[in-house]
Amino acid sequence: MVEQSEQSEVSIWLRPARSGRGPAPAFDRDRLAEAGVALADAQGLAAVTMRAVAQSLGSAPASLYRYVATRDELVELMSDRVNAEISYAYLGAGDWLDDLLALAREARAVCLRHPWLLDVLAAGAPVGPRTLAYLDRCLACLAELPLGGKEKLEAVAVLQSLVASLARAELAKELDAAEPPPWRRARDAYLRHAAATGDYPHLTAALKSAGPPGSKSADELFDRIITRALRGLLA
Amino acid sequence: MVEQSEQSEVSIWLRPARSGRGPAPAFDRDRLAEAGVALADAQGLAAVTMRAVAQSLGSAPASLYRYVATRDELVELMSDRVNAEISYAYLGAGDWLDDLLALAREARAVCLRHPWLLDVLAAGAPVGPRTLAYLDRCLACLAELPLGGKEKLEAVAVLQSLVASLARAELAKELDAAEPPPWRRARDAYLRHAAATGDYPHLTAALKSAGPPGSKSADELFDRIITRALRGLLA
DNA sequence: TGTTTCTGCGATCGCTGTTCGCAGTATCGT
DNA sequence: ACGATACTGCGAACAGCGATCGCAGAAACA
Repeated sequence: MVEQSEQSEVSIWLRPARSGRGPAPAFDRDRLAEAGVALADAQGLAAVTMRAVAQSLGSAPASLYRYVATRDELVELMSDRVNAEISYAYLGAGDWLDDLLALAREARAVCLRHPWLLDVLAAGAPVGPRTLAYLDRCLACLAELPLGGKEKLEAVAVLQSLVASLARAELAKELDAAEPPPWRRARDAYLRHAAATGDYPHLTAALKSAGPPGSKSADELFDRIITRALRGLLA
Repeated sequence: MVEQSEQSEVSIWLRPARSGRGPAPAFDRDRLAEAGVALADAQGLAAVTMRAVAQSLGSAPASLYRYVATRDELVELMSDRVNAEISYAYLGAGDWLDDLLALAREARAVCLRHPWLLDVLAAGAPVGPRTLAYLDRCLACLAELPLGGKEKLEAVAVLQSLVASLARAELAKELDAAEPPPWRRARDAYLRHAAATGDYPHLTAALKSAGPPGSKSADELFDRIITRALRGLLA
């Protein structure tokens, strides 16, 4: 028996799921990811506990470590899995900028459907096969531009950041309209107090004026900002 | 003795630091924030443990709870404290867009100096007096624009998101150039493998081509993207 | 059939945020 | 001046987390 090569420090995407011997595993990796996504969608990323996911699968508290080396790997599986929701149907209708915008829209939709994904992407974007497929499509849009490879990669990275940040802003606005989370009441109370002190005149004014109803839809705003930022980035 | 009103659920900024009786506290809140910032700058936000901060202050493991109700409040103090680094010296030289850009540059600098701040802002922006001062300055730039109060607030929120995302992209690029973190080696190994399979042709091409050295500086790129996005957002 | 190698399981470790009771001390009311 | 009050810092403790390890059993190979 040769010493087993340290299978740590190697990405989960390069590690085979099983090695043929022994009893068949009860689940596969995608089943783990599915359970994790369900939990995260319902109760946030913090609820995705090794114990909780294992329980939702009807398994022992620490059983997930047979499939995954660490919790971060589980999150990586989840993060890659949601990329399967991306549709590439609307591509090729217009020029490269239209295609890129369509891809950005798809990514935005995924982020809005799975808010926890923003937290994941914020902590260093993990990379899986479906994520790479999306990345490749983005790069394809940039193929004919007179840019170096590194510049294209960088541009796509910035685009991803922009999409994430806009999606985050939308979600924050959405949450503001919804039921007050526990700590948001405290925040708003302080905000009202601060506005009443007069130390922040413009803030006070902005909070008072109701203003006309938001004229532009979120979709329209998203398109416009992304388009202009891309032009500034690439031209 | 009347029942003490539940001082929970009220923002730390509205809660008085001490109530006059008893011995004087060993520190004040800003001292906590200072220690926390030092720790986060050196070893990341995860290193900001109640125990670690207490130890760096030479105090007992759980002593911080005399000053702060929860760890999140400590982080809130830290988040507000770094806003003191923002300089408002370059304001008023040009039109409102120049001022807004100058403010965005300052915020970007703070984010680059304290990378952990991005993690904090990502999880629902906390609000303190110095943060509100910055926010008020931003709103002042928009004062003469024909926009409703809510729209102005929203615009500033989006601007903040954009600044954060661009700073994040810059930091990521910076980290790529630096020493390989433990898990980044694994990620890059998978990326090379994926590029070698031929499933992602454009990715493969982009990784191969060295390309010309990045022509534009990060500062220039930041200004350009922010300016264009702002025009798309406000006009 | 016997060996090998995997499986799921339970106990356990160290670390985290947080709570609680204790003894001491500075301020207030009289 | 002096007790009552209300705070202080301190240390022990609890529940929950990610992660490790050794165990008994089962499937695949020789």
